[in-house]
Parts: sequence; C-alpha cells; structure tokens
Amino acid sequence: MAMIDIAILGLLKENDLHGYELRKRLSELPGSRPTVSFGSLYPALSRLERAGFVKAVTYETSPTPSAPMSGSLQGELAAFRAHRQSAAQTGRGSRGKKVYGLTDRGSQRLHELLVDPDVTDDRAFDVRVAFCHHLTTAERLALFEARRSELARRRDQGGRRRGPGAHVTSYLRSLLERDTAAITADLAWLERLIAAEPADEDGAGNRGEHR
Amino acid sequence: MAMIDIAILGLLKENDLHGYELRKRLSELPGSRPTVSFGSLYPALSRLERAGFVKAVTYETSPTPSAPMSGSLQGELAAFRAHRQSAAQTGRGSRGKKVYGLTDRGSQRLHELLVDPDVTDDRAFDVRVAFCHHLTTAERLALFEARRSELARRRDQGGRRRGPGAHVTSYLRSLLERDTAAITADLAWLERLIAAEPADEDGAGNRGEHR
DNA sequence: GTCATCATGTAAGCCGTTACATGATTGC
DNA sequence: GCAATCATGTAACGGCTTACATGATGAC
Repeated sequence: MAMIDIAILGLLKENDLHGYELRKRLSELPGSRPTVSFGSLYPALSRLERAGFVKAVTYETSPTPSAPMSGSLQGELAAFRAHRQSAAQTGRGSRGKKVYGLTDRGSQRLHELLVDPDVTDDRAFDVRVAFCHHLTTAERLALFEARRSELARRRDQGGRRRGPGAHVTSYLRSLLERDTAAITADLAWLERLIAAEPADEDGAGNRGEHR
Repeated sequence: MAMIDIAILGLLKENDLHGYELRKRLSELPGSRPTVSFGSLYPALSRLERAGFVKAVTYETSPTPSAPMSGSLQGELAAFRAHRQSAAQTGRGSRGKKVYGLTDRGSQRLHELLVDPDVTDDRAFDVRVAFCHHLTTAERLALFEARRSELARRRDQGGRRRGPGAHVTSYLRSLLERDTAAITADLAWLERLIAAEPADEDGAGNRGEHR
C-alpha cells in the first residue's frame, strides 16, 4: 500500500495523469518491478480519491494538446470541450480518460509518506529516493542515513549465519559473498548520495529541484 | 509457493528437521529476507505432506505411550538419542517435535522445481542456487545461463525511454545508475560461477557435492 | 469493418503476514 | 512455580496478480 501510494502521489505531483499513463510511468521507475497491474492501480486510485488525496481533474476524449493534431484544431477542441462538459454533468457518461491531479492534502500526504521513519522496506526506499527532491536537505539526509544504518546492520549480521548442522556448499558461500558485496556497493552509493548533499546548516529547508 | 517449497525440500534433503528448526535454517538462507513466518511455514509443510513430498519421521512427545511400548525404557531412550544425533543437533533436547523427512517423491519434486525454466523470479533464483549442488553440471549451467539472459535483458532495457513529460531528477538518474551497476556486478558474479563449472561434456551428469 | 491500442474497471484467488491460541520443557 | 524459550498450529486480513468484462479511437 505505502509504496504504490508514494509512487502515484509523486508522479501526480509532477503532472496530472490518467491511470493508463500513470502505469507506464510507474513501470519506468527503478525498483517497481515488472509493471504494476491495473488490478492494483485502479483500486489504489479510487482509494486515494476517496481519501481526498487525488481528484479527477477532467475526462478527456481527444489527444492531449502536446500530441500533434492533424487538421482542424478548432474542431477537436470543440469536441473535447463538449465531451468534457457532458462528462462533468453526468459524472460518468461515456468513458474517456479520467485525469487525476494531486490535491493539497495529497501533497501533504506525499510528504508524510516520504519522511515516515517506520517504513524500512527495500522497495519503498527506492521509490522514496525517486521523489526525494520534494524533501528538504535535512529530510533527505535523514532518509539516506536511516537507510545506511539499515544496510550496515544487514552487512554486520551477514556473518552471524550458519547454525550447526547446516550444509554449506561452495554455491551457498558464493551467494553469501555476493550478498555482502551487493550491500557494500549499495552503502558506497549511499555515501556518495550523502556526500553530494549541500552541507549547509541554515535550517530553512531548501528544496532541490535538480533536473 | 514455489520458493518456499524449494527451500523446505532442499533443507530436508540434507537433514530431517522439525518446523521450528526449519524456520531458523530458512532465515539463514540468502535471499529469504526477514524470516519466514510460521503462518506460512506450517501450512506449507502440511501441504507438502498431503502431497506426499515430505512425511513425519517421528512425532516425539512426552513419555505418555498411547501405544503399548513393548520393551524397556532404555530402548526408547536409545532411539531418542539416536534420532537426536542424526536429525536435530540443536543443542537442546527433543520434545514434542514433529520431525519431517523427504520422501522419494519429494526428492523428485525438488529436482523438478530446481530445473523448472518457467520460474524466473529473483528470489527463487537465489534459493535455487543455494541447492543447486543437487543438479548435474549441465543443469546448473542451464540455470545460470537462463539467469544471465534475464539479467542481460534487464540491463539492456535499462536505457528505456523516458516518456515525454517525465521529470528526471539527479536522484532518479542516480537510482538508474545504481541499478545498472548492480546488474552488471550480478552478471560478473554469474560469469564467475559459470566459469567455475567443470567444462566437461560427458553427458552423464556428475553431481557435485562441494562442501 | 475489423484489428491493435488505449482506457477503465471488477472478481477470484494466491501468497504471505500478523495476531491469536495452545502447550511442553528448561532454568532459576 | 514462573518466566523464557521451544514448538505447533489457526484465523483474519492485506496487497497484488491474473483473468475477465467493457468500451472508445485510430489505422489500414
């Protein structure tokens, strides 16, 4: 629940999107495995809408203005407006794109989820980093350092393993070594991220909008 | 389902174990994160028992013979000690434990699961490697090479298209680079595993019992 | 006029978790 | 005798997937 919520709210903070497009963006995010299925995306959107974190901005039936429109722009826009009007009246007359946008409460919610210290989940961390430009430098550092602690803990207890009687093959050893190496590499990456943060102490949270 | 089955059958192939001990071993295996909960372990054991892949070797309870024990207490104690030595060297006494062992069909089943090409799941791969000493060299190579293909595929599509309008921050870029690096490292590890396999071609599968 | 793609949803079910319920054995 | 640990299970529930059902739009 937490992970998909962060991803949805984070993406909607950047652009208003409809479900289908949202899913494509979701699958491009690192860490969100194969692709999120519609069966989890649409119910999640409904839930977020009920909670007041997102709201349907509009129903569209024509291509978005960013796509090239061949021919009469006027006609298409007219049709678009007409359809939008009727859809707004009926609420759900014909099915077009249901474009969602983030509400103020949704923006707050995103921030809550990004800084929530209770979630130490691996997948959730990646998604958080993907949207951590919405945090202040101090909050980002807290996120990174919490992760560093978690990974250090795992690395240190890596040697704790092997009870008596356990069959240790060369393959198992190789796996354990790979895991240790992976964690070490991840820690080094984290250190670089932490080092790249401005080391200022002026309290006022400057949000970095790196592009 | 697949993953926990491989792990259980693989561990039972090495030693007869009861559920509680099995869980400890499970948590020591690389790849099976936090710990497998009892709520999934015990039902899985029941299922495997119903399917005939494992069977309870002994059900040790406090000395309350429901069936008439023709023989001396000494004999019972001897059997108890013998079992304790062969099956559960936990350092603690056996009591009320349901010790499971692998049946012939269970051993076959383990082999089926280890070579099943349909499962490309990340977690399942780790568990397979942990028990791949039960495979022939050829089967192991097939497993490793299938994984190599899968990882190569992921690395190559790592440079997938950012859709128009997608907001790419330095953090997102950093995540993507880390993912690529992790996959590259994993591929190198796989290459080492593959290179370490005996390059013989004598068809007859020699099972390596590396210790 | 039909096929691929876009687009939204619901239903069934798997797989796993936490929390609960129970009891035996050991150490103090 | 009491707490901690060992040991086995069940029940409720949650999240995510697949498969299903529906319909619009654009290309050929």
